[in-house]
Amino acid sequence: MEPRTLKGFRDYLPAIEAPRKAMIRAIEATFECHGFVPLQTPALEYLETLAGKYGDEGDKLLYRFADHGARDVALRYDLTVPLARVVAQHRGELQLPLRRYQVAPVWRADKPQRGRFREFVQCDADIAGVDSAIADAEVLCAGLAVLDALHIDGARLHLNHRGVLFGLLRTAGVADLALQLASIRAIDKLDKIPAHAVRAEMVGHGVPDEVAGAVLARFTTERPALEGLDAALSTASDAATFEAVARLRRVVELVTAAGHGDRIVFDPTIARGLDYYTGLIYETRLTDARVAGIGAVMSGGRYDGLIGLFCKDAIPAVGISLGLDRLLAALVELGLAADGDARVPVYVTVFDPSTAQAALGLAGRLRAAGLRAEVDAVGGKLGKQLERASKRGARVAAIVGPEEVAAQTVVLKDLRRGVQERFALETVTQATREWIERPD
RNA sequence: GUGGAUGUAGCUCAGCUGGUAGAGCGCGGGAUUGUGGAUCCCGAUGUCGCGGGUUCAAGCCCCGUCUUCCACCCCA
Repeated sequence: MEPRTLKGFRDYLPAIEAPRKAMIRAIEATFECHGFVPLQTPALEYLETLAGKYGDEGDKLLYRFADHGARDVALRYDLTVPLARVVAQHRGELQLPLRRYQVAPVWRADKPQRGRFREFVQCDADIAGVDSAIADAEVLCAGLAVLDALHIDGARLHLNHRGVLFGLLRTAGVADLALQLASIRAIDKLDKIPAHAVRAEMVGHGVPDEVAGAVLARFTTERPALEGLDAALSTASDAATFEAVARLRRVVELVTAAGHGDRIVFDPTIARGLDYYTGLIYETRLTDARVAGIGAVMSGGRYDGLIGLFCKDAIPAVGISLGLDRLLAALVELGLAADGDARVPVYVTVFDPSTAQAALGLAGRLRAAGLRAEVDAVGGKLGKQLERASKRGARVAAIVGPEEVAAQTVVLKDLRRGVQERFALETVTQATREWIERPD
Protein backbone atom coordinates (compact mmCIF):
# COMPACT_ATOMS: atom_id res chain seq x y z
CA MET A 1 0.00 0.00 0.00
CA GLU A 2 1.03 3.58 -0.53
CA PRO A 3 2.30 5.25 2.67
CA ARG A 4 0.79 8.70 3.01
CA THR A 5 -0.37 11.35 5.43
CA LEU A 6 -3.68 13.18 5.57
CA LYS A 7 -3.89 16.57 3.95
CA GLY A 8 -2.64 19.23 6.31
CA PHE A 9 -1.01 16.68 8.64
CA ARG A 10 2.72 16.16 8.75
CA ASP A 11 5.47 13.89 9.99
CA TYR A 12 8.24 15.60 11.87
CA LEU A 13 11.50 13.90 10.91
CA PRO A 14 14.42 14.22 13.35
CA ALA A 15 16.02 17.07 11.40
CA ILE A 16 13.05 19.32 12.21
CA GLU A 17 11.65 17.62 15.30
CA ALA A 18 14.91 18.12 17.17
CA PRO A 19 14.85 21.95 16.97
CA ARG A 20 11.09 21.83 17.46
CA LYS A 21 11.49 19.84 20.65
CA ALA A 22 14.15 22.26 21.84
CA MET A 23 11.68 25.11 21.31
CA ILE A 24 9.01 23.31 23.29
CA ARG A 25 11.42 22.76 26.17
CA ALA A 26 12.42 26.45 26.18
CA ILE A 27 8.80 27.57 26.07
CA GLU A 28 7.72 25.28 28.91
CA ALA A 29 10.67 26.36 31.03
CA THR A 30 9.82 30.03 30.44
CA PHE A 31 6.16 29.58 31.36
CA GLU A 32 7.14 27.72 34.51
CA CYS A 33 9.61 30.45 35.34
CA HIS A 34 6.68 32.89 35.24
CA GLY A 35 4.67 30.90 37.74
CA PHE A 36 2.44 28.95 35.38
CA VAL A 37 1.71 25.32 36.14
CA PRO A 38 1.02 22.54 33.63
CA LEU A 39 -2.39 21.21 32.73
CA GLN A 40 -3.56 18.85 30.03
CA THR A 41 -6.99 18.16 28.59
CA PRO A 42 -8.33 15.55 26.17
CA ALA A 43 -7.92 15.96 22.44
CA LEU A 44 -11.57 15.08 22.02
CA GLU A 45 -14.45 17.04 23.56
CA TYR A 46 -18.20 16.89 23.35
CA LEU A 47 -19.23 18.90 20.33
CA GLU A 48 -21.49 21.11 22.44
CA THR A 49 -18.48 22.15 24.53
CA LEU A 50 -16.73 23.65 21.50
CA ALA A 51 -19.55 24.59 19.13
CA GLY A 52 -20.65 28.18 19.10
CA LYS A 53 -17.63 29.53 20.96
CA TYR A 54 -15.54 30.75 18.06
CA GLY A 55 -18.00 32.37 15.68
CA ASP A 56 -19.34 31.14 12.37
CA GLU A 57 -15.94 30.73 10.75
CA GLY A 58 -14.59 28.78 13.67
CA ASP A 59 -17.58 26.49 13.80
CA LYS A 60 -17.03 25.53 10.19
CA LEU A 61 -13.46 24.56 10.91
CA LEU A 62 -14.25 22.18 13.78
CA TYR A 63 -13.27 18.57 13.15
CA ARG A 64 -16.48 16.91 14.20
CA PHE A 65 -17.89 13.42 13.97
CA ALA A 66 -19.99 10.86 15.78
CA ASP A 67 -18.05 8.38 17.90
CA HIS A 68 -18.81 4.66 18.19
CA GLY A 69 -21.47 5.41 20.76
CA ALA A 70 -23.15 7.92 18.43
CA ARG A 71 -22.03 10.85 20.58
CA ASP A 72 -21.35 14.10 18.74
CA VAL A 73 -17.72 14.93 19.42
CA ALA A 74 -15.07 17.30 18.10
CA LEU A 75 -11.29 17.59 18.19
CA ARG A 76 -10.24 20.62 20.19
CA TYR A 77 -9.93 23.76 18.06
CA ASP A 78 -7.81 25.63 20.58
CA LEU A 79 -6.68 25.31 24.18
CA THR A 80 -8.72 28.20 25.53
CA VAL A 81 -12.24 26.79 25.39
CA PRO A 82 -11.17 23.46 26.93
CA LEU A 83 -9.48 25.47 29.69
CA ALA A 84 -12.71 27.38 30.28
CA ARG A 85 -14.52 24.05 30.54
CA VAL A 86 -11.95 22.74 33.03
CA VAL A 87 -12.12 25.84 35.21
CA ALA A 88 -15.91 25.68 35.31
CA GLN A 89 -16.04 21.93 35.87
CA HIS A 90 -13.36 21.77 38.57
CA ARG A 91 -13.76 25.18 40.15
CA GLY A 92 -14.29 23.58 43.54
CA GLU A 93 -10.89 21.86 43.47
CA LEU A 94 -8.90 24.60 41.75
CA GLN A 95 -7.37 27.50 43.58
CA LEU A 96 -8.15 30.71 41.71
CA PRO A 97 -6.59 32.57 40.17
CA LEU A 98 -5.27 29.66 38.18
CA ARG A 99 -2.11 30.21 36.17
CA ARG A 100 -1.77 27.32 33.80
CA TYR A 101 0.26 26.61 30.71
CA GLN A 102 -0.39 23.95 28.12
CA VAL A 103 1.56 22.85 25.08
CA ALA A 104 -0.56 20.59 22.94
CA PRO A 105 -1.81 19.97 19.40
CA VAL A 106 -5.07 21.43 18.15
CA TRP A 107 -6.96 20.64 14.96
CA ARG A 108 -8.71 22.83 12.44
CA ALA A 109 -10.32 21.64 9.19
CA ASP A 110 -8.79 24.60 7.40
CA LYS A 111 -7.40 24.65 3.90
CA PRO A 112 -3.65 24.18 4.36
CA GLN A 113 -1.28 26.79 3.00
CA ARG A 114 1.85 28.64 3.96
CA GLY A 115 2.17 28.60 7.72
CA ARG A 116 -1.22 26.99 8.12
CA PHE A 117 -1.78 23.39 9.06
CA ARG A 118 -4.69 21.19 10.07
CA GLU A 119 -2.79 19.89 13.06
CA PHE A 120 -0.47 22.20 14.92
CA VAL A 121 0.83 22.79 18.41
CA GLN A 122 -0.26 25.74 20.45
CA CYS A 123 1.60 26.94 23.52
CA ASP A 124 -0.79 28.72 25.86
CA ALA A 125 -0.42 30.56 29.15
CA ASP A 126 -3.55 31.87 30.87
CA ILE A 127 -4.60 33.40 34.16
CA ALA A 128 -8.18 32.56 35.12
CA GLY A 129 -10.09 34.02 38.03
CA VAL A 130 -9.06 37.64 38.08
CA ASP A 131 -9.61 40.71 35.95
CA SER A 132 -6.67 43.03 36.46
CA ALA A 133 -4.09 44.92 34.49
CA ILE A 134 -1.43 43.00 36.37
CA ALA A 135 -2.83 39.69 35.15
CA ASP A 136 -2.90 41.06 31.61
CA ALA A 137 0.69 42.23 31.94
CA GLU A 138 1.90 39.00 33.49
CA VAL A 139 0.53 36.98 30.60
CA LEU A 140 2.07 39.35 28.10
CA CYS A 141 5.41 39.23 29.89
CA ALA A 142 5.40 35.44 29.75
CA GLY A 143 4.79 35.56 26.02
CA LEU A 144 7.45 38.17 25.41
CA ALA A 145 9.91 36.25 27.55
CA VAL A 146 9.28 33.23 25.34
CA LEU A 147 10.38 35.29 22.35
CA ASP A 148 13.55 36.16 24.26
CA ALA A 149 14.13 32.53 25.18
CA LEU A 150 13.82 31.55 21.53
CA HIS A 151 16.17 34.38 20.50
CA ILE A 152 13.58 35.94 18.23
CA ASP A 153 14.38 39.60 17.80
CA GLY A 154 12.27 40.51 14.80
CA ALA A 155 8.86 40.31 16.42
CA ARG A 156 6.42 42.92 17.65
CA LEU A 157 3.37 42.49 19.78
CA HIS A 158 0.47 44.66 18.62
CA LEU A 159 -1.88 45.61 21.43
CA ASN A 160 -5.45 46.79 21.31
CA HIS A 161 -8.63 46.71 23.34
CA ARG A 162 -12.01 45.78 21.99
CA GLY A 163 -13.51 48.59 24.03
CA VAL A 164 -11.46 51.11 22.10
CA LEU A 165 -12.65 49.83 18.75
CA PHE A 166 -16.28 49.63 19.76
CA GLY A 167 -16.07 52.99 21.50
CA LEU A 168 -14.65 54.75 18.49
CA LEU A 169 -17.30 53.27 16.24
CA ARG A 170 -20.04 54.08 18.71
CA THR A 171 -19.01 57.70 19.05
CA ALA A 172 -18.77 57.99 15.29
CA GLY A 173 -22.38 56.92 15.02
CA VAL A 174 -22.15 53.20 14.20
CA ALA A 175 -24.58 51.84 16.77
CA ASP A 176 -25.54 48.45 15.37
CA LEU A 177 -23.42 45.58 16.80
CA ALA A 178 -23.33 43.61 13.55
CA LEU A 179 -22.26 46.71 11.72
CA GLN A 180 -19.59 47.35 14.33
CA LEU A 181 -18.23 43.82 13.90
CA ALA A 182 -18.24 44.12 10.12
CA SER A 183 -16.45 47.46 10.40
CA ILE A 184 -13.84 45.99 12.72
CA ARG A 185 -13.16 43.19 10.27
CA ALA A 186 -12.68 45.79 7.55
CA ILE A 187 -10.47 47.96 9.73
CA ASP A 188 -8.38 44.88 10.52
CA LYS A 189 -7.27 44.88 6.89
CA LEU A 190 -5.76 48.36 7.02
CA ASP A 191 -2.24 46.97 6.95
CA LYS A 192 -3.00 44.93 3.84
CA ILE A 193 -5.20 47.07 1.64
CA PRO A 194 -5.39 50.87 1.17
CA ALA A 195 -7.67 52.97 3.37
CA HIS A 196 -10.05 53.86 0.55
CA ALA A 197 -10.68 50.15 -0.08
CA VAL A 198 -11.44 49.63 3.62
CA ARG A 199 -13.76 52.60 3.47
CA ALA A 200 -15.52 51.09 0.46
CA GLU A 201 -15.93 47.80 2.30
CA MET A 202 -17.48 49.56 5.30
CA VAL A 203 -19.82 51.46 3.05
CA GLY A 204 -20.72 48.19 1.38
CA HIS A 205 -21.83 46.87 4.77
CA GLY A 206 -24.08 49.87 5.26
CA VAL A 207 -21.94 52.43 7.04
CA PRO A 208 -22.58 55.93 5.70
CA ASP A 209 -19.63 57.12 3.64
CA GLU A 210 -18.86 60.18 5.73
CA VAL A 211 -19.04 58.15 8.95
CA ALA A 212 -16.62 55.60 7.53
CA GLY A 213 -14.31 58.41 6.56
CA ALA A 214 -14.48 59.92 10.04
CA VAL A 215 -13.75 56.59 11.72
CA LEU A 216 -10.84 55.79 9.45
CA ALA A 217 -9.35 59.20 10.09
CA ARG A 218 -8.77 57.97 13.66
CA PHE A 219 -6.68 55.04 12.55
CA THR A 220 -3.15 55.17 11.45
CA THR A 221 -1.89 51.65 11.06
CA GLU A 222 0.75 51.81 13.72
CA ARG A 223 2.03 54.31 16.27
CA PRO A 224 4.36 54.29 19.26
CA ALA A 225 2.43 52.77 22.12
CA LEU A 226 1.80 55.62 24.56
CA GLU A 227 1.49 58.29 21.91
CA GLY A 228 -1.13 56.21 20.12
CA LEU A 229 -3.04 55.75 23.33
CA ASP A 230 -3.20 59.48 23.88
CA ALA A 231 -4.58 59.99 20.41
CA ALA A 232 -7.23 57.36 21.00
CA LEU A 233 -8.15 58.79 24.39
CA SER A 234 -8.82 62.22 22.96
CA THR A 235 -11.54 60.71 20.82
CA ALA A 236 -13.21 58.82 23.62
CA SER A 237 -16.54 60.16 24.64
CA ASP A 238 -18.08 57.54 26.90
CA ALA A 239 -17.08 55.78 30.07
CA ALA A 240 -16.58 52.36 28.52
CA THR A 241 -14.11 53.67 25.99
CA PHE A 242 -12.33 55.71 28.62
CA GLU A 243 -11.94 52.62 30.81
CA ALA A 244 -10.64 50.58 27.90
CA VAL A 245 -8.00 53.15 27.11
CA ALA A 246 -7.03 53.46 30.75
CA ARG A 247 -6.59 49.68 31.00
CA LEU A 248 -4.48 49.64 27.86
CA ARG A 249 -2.32 52.43 29.15
CA ARG A 250 -1.81 50.67 32.48
CA VAL A 251 -0.90 47.38 30.83
CA VAL A 252 1.64 49.13 28.64
CA GLU A 253 3.17 50.78 31.70
CA LEU A 254 3.46 47.46 33.52
CA VAL A 255 4.89 45.54 30.60
CA THR A 256 7.36 48.33 30.02
CA ALA A 257 8.38 48.24 33.68
CA ALA A 258 9.04 44.53 33.28
CA GLY A 259 11.54 45.35 30.56
CA HIS A 260 9.55 44.38 27.49
CA GLY A 261 8.43 47.83 26.40
CA ASP A 262 10.45 47.86 23.20
CA ARG A 263 8.56 44.88 21.88
CA ILE A 264 4.97 46.17 22.18
CA VAL A 265 3.06 48.71 20.17
CA PHE A 266 -0.47 50.04 20.32
CA ASP A 267 -2.25 49.15 17.11
CA PRO A 268 -5.93 50.16 16.88
CA THR A 269 -6.42 48.01 13.79
CA ILE A 270 -6.00 44.73 15.62
CA ALA A 271 -9.45 43.16 15.80
CA ARG A 272 -9.26 39.36 16.33
CA GLY A 273 -11.88 37.17 14.74
CA LEU A 274 -12.70 34.87 17.64
CA ASP A 275 -15.95 35.77 19.33
CA TYR A 276 -14.97 35.18 22.93
CA TYR A 277 -12.57 38.08 23.41
CA THR A 278 -13.99 40.89 25.52
CA GLY A 279 -11.19 43.31 26.32
CA LEU A 280 -7.48 43.47 25.73
CA ILE A 281 -6.43 41.75 22.51
CA TYR A 282 -3.08 41.26 20.85
CA GLU A 283 -1.26 39.69 17.96
CA THR A 284 2.43 39.13 17.39
CA ARG A 285 3.83 39.76 13.94
CA LEU A 286 7.26 39.00 12.63
CA THR A 287 8.88 42.13 11.27
CA ASP A 288 10.96 40.52 8.51
CA ALA A 289 9.16 41.25 5.25
CA ARG A 290 9.95 37.79 3.93
CA VAL A 291 7.61 36.19 6.46
CA ALA A 292 5.26 39.08 7.18
CA GLY A 293 2.58 37.35 5.15
CA ILE A 294 2.68 34.23 7.26
CA GLY A 295 0.37 35.82 9.81
CA ALA A 296 0.31 36.18 13.56
CA VAL A 297 2.51 33.82 15.54
CA MET A 298 1.38 34.60 19.10
CA SER A 299 -2.02 36.02 19.90
CA GLY A 300 -4.60 36.21 22.60
CA GLY A 301 -6.58 38.47 24.83
CA ARG A 302 -9.04 38.75 27.66
CA TYR A 303 -12.17 36.63 27.64
CA ASP A 304 -14.26 37.45 30.68
CA GLY A 305 -17.46 35.82 29.49
CA LEU A 306 -16.29 32.44 28.25
CA ILE A 307 -16.02 30.46 31.48
CA GLY A 308 -19.43 31.76 32.48
CA LEU A 309 -20.92 29.80 29.60
CA PHE A 310 -20.05 26.62 31.50
CA CYS A 311 -21.11 27.60 35.01
CA LYS A 312 -23.09 30.14 36.98
CA ASP A 313 -20.08 32.07 38.22
CA ALA A 314 -18.63 34.75 35.99
CA ILE A 315 -14.92 33.99 36.01
CA PRO A 316 -12.71 36.42 34.09
CA ALA A 317 -9.59 35.22 32.31
CA VAL A 318 -6.79 36.35 30.06
CA GLY A 319 -4.37 34.31 27.96
CA ILE A 320 -1.81 34.16 25.22
CA SER A 321 -1.26 31.50 22.60
CA LEU A 322 1.84 30.87 20.54
CA GLY A 323 1.60 28.94 17.29
CA LEU A 324 4.65 26.74 17.51
CA ASP A 325 4.52 25.21 14.05
CA ARG A 326 3.82 28.46 12.26
CA LEU A 327 6.65 30.18 14.14
CA LEU A 328 8.98 27.32 13.33
CA ALA A 329 7.98 27.45 9.65
CA ALA A 330 8.84 31.16 9.61
CA LEU A 331 12.17 30.56 11.32
CA VAL A 332 13.01 27.85 8.80
CA GLU A 333 12.20 30.23 5.96
CA LEU A 334 14.47 32.83 7.50
CA GLY A 335 17.23 30.31 8.13
CA LEU A 336 16.97 31.01 11.85
CA ALA A 337 15.79 27.63 13.06
CA ALA A 338 18.00 26.64 15.96
CA ASP A 339 20.38 23.79 15.49
CA GLY A 340 18.54 20.76 16.66
CA ASP A 341 20.30 18.22 18.76
CA ALA A 342 19.54 15.39 16.37
CA ARG A 343 23.11 14.23 16.81
CA VAL A 344 24.70 12.10 19.45
CA PRO A 345 28.18 13.31 20.35
CA VAL A 346 29.83 9.98 21.18
CA TYR A 347 29.87 7.00 18.85
CA VAL A 348 31.19 3.76 20.34
CA THR A 349 32.47 1.35 17.70
CA VAL A 350 32.34 -2.40 18.06
CA PHE A 351 35.55 -3.92 16.78
CA ASP A 352 34.25 -7.47 16.59
CA PRO A 353 31.79 -9.67 18.50
CA SER A 354 34.37 -10.44 21.17
CA THR A 355 34.66 -6.79 22.17
CA ALA A 356 30.95 -6.00 22.09
CA GLN A 357 30.68 -6.36 25.87
CA ALA A 358 33.52 -3.92 26.37
CA ALA A 359 31.82 -1.49 23.99
CA LEU A 360 28.51 -1.68 25.82
CA GLY A 361 30.36 -1.41 29.09
CA LEU A 362 32.05 1.77 27.95
CA ALA A 363 28.78 3.22 26.73
CA GLY A 364 27.20 2.46 30.09
CA ARG A 365 30.06 4.20 31.87
CA LEU A 366 29.70 7.31 29.67
CA ARG A 367 25.92 7.41 29.99
CA ALA A 368 26.09 7.07 33.77
CA ALA A 369 28.16 10.25 33.69
CA GLY A 370 25.42 11.99 31.73
CA LEU A 371 27.08 11.85 28.34
CA ARG A 372 25.07 10.98 25.25
CA ALA A 373 26.52 7.94 23.58
CA GLU A 374 25.50 5.54 20.84
CA VAL A 375 26.86 2.05 20.20
CA ASP A 376 27.29 0.90 16.61
CA ALA A 377 24.63 -1.74 16.12
CA VAL A 378 25.55 -2.78 12.60
CA GLY A 379 29.11 -4.05 12.82
CA GLY A 380 31.44 -4.60 9.93
CA LYS A 381 34.75 -2.97 9.20
CA LEU A 382 36.02 -0.28 11.54
CA GLY A 383 36.24 2.12 8.60
CA LYS A 384 32.54 1.66 7.91
CA GLN A 385 31.72 2.27 11.52
CA LEU A 386 33.73 5.49 11.58
CA GLU A 387 31.98 6.53 8.41
CA ARG A 388 28.64 5.98 10.09
CA ALA A 389 29.90 7.93 13.10
CA SER A 390 30.72 10.89 10.88
CA LYS A 391 27.41 10.75 9.10
CA ARG A 392 25.58 10.66 12.39
CA GLY A 393 27.36 13.87 13.30
CA ALA A 394 29.27 12.41 16.25
CA ARG A 395 32.06 14.52 17.62
CA VAL A 396 34.02 11.67 19.14
CA ALA A 397 34.39 8.02 18.19
CA ALA A 398 35.50 5.50 20.79
CA ILE A 399 37.47 2.46 19.67
CA VAL A 400 37.70 -0.56 21.92
CA GLY A 401 39.63 -3.29 20.11
CA PRO A 402 41.27 -6.40 21.57
CA GLU A 403 44.40 -4.46 22.43
CA GLU A 404 42.43 -1.86 24.33
CA VAL A 405 40.37 -4.47 26.15
CA ALA A 406 43.53 -6.29 27.24
CA ALA A 407 45.11 -3.09 28.48
CA GLN A 408 41.93 -1.68 30.07
CA THR A 409 42.10 1.34 27.78
CA VAL A 410 40.01 3.12 25.16
CA VAL A 411 41.08 5.04 22.07
CA LEU A 412 39.17 8.28 21.51
CA LYS A 413 39.17 9.79 18.07
CA ASP A 414 38.11 13.39 17.49
CA LEU A 415 36.22 13.14 14.22
CA ARG A 416 36.43 16.82 13.50
CA ARG A 417 40.11 17.31 14.17
CA GLY A 418 41.19 13.89 13.00
CA VAL A 419 43.42 13.16 15.98
CA GLN A 420 43.21 10.27 18.43
CA GLU A 421 44.59 9.34 21.82
CA ARG A 422 44.58 6.39 24.20
CA PHE A 423 43.08 6.70 27.69
CA ALA A 424 42.81 4.42 30.70
CA LEU A 425 39.25 3.36 31.54
CA GLU A 426 39.33 5.38 34.74
CA THR A 427 40.01 8.62 32.92
CA VAL A 428 38.09 8.11 29.69
CA THR A 429 34.83 9.64 30.93
CA GLN A 430 36.46 12.90 31.88
CA ALA A 431 38.52 12.95 28.68
CA THR A 432 35.43 12.34 26.56
CA ARG A 433 33.62 15.17 28.25
CA GLU A 434 36.50 17.51 27.53
CA TRP A 435 36.77 16.40 23.92
CA ILE A 436 33.07 16.88 23.29
CA GLU A 437 33.06 20.37 24.68
CA ARG A 438 36.34 21.33 23.07
CA PRO A 439 36.08 24.03 20.39
CA ASP A 440 37.75 23.32 17.04
C1' G B 1 -16.05 27.75 0.53
C1' U B 2 -13.74 30.72 -4.17
C1' G B 3 -9.60 31.29 -7.58
C1' G B 4 -4.54 29.96 -9.58
C1' A B 5 -0.34 26.71 -10.06
C1' U B 6 2.16 21.93 -9.19
C1' G B 7 3.19 16.45 -9.41
C1' U B 8 9.53 12.97 -13.58
C1' A B 9 14.90 8.18 -9.54
C1' G B 10 15.37 8.62 -1.84
C1' C B 11 16.11 14.48 -2.51
C1' U B 12 16.49 19.01 -5.87
C1' C B 13 15.33 19.30 -10.75
C1' A B 14 16.28 18.91 -16.64
C1' G B 15 13.57 16.73 -20.71
C1' C B 16 13.79 21.24 -27.37
C1' U B 17 7.71 22.24 -31.96
C1' G B 18 4.56 14.47 -29.13
C1' G B 19 8.94 9.19 -31.24
C1' U B 20 8.77 4.28 -25.03
C1' A B 21 13.90 9.10 -19.85
C1' G B 22 18.72 12.36 -17.84
C1' A B 23 21.95 15.37 -14.29
C1' G B 24 23.58 16.72 -9.44
C1' C B 25 23.20 15.19 -4.52
C1' G B 26 22.33 10.90 -1.89
C1' C B 27 22.77 5.44 -1.85
C1' G B 28 25.77 0.52 -2.69
C1' G B 29 30.73 -1.57 -3.88
C1' G B 30 36.01 -0.72 -4.57
C1' A B 31 41.33 1.83 -4.45
C1' U B 32 47.24 -4.15 -0.13
C1' U B 33 41.86 -6.43 5.46
C1' G B 34 42.63 -1.65 13.38
C1' U B 35 40.65 4.35 11.17
C1' G B 36 35.81 8.18 8.72
C1' G B 37 34.95 13.11 6.26
C1' A B 38 38.42 14.98 0.57
C1' U B 39 39.57 12.69 -4.43
C1' C B 40 39.16 8.77 -8.08
C1' C B 41 36.81 4.25 -10.31
C1' C B 42 32.46 1.10 -10.83
C1' G B 43 27.15 0.27 -9.94
C1' A B 44 21.71 0.23 -8.95
C1' U B 45 18.05 3.06 -9.11
C1' G B 46 11.84 5.30 -12.04
C1' U B 47 4.39 1.31 -13.93
C1' C B 48 7.33 10.00 -15.71
C1' G B 49 0.83 11.13 -9.18
C1' C B 50 -3.63 8.02 -10.65
C1' G B 51 -7.64 6.91 -14.36
C1' G B 52 -9.52 7.73 -19.07
C1' G B 53 -9.11 10.03 -24.16
C1' U B 54 -6.65 11.86 -28.96
C1' U B 55 -2.51 9.67 -31.98
C1' C B 56 0.96 4.83 -35.82
C1' A B 57 3.39 6.83 -31.29
C1' A B 58 2.39 10.88 -25.02
C1' G B 59 6.52 12.53 -19.61
C1' C B 60 5.11 16.21 -23.28
C1' C B 61 -1.87 17.40 -26.07
C1' C B 62 -7.34 16.92 -23.91
C1' C B 63 -10.85 15.47 -19.71
C1' G B 64 -11.40 13.75 -14.83
C1' U B 65 -9.33 12.69 -10.04
C1' C B 66 -5.97 12.95 -6.03
C1' U B 67 -1.59 15.51 -3.90
C1' U B 68 1.27 19.54 -2.64
C1' C B 69 1.76 24.73 -2.92
C1' C B 70 0.01 30.02 -3.50
C1' A B 71 -3.84 33.93 -3.09
C1' C B 72 -8.80 35.27 -0.92
C1' C B 73 -11.66 34.34 3.64
C1' C B 74 -10.32 33.39 8.43
C1' C B 75 -6.65 32.20 11.74
C1' A B 76 -1.61 30.10 15.37
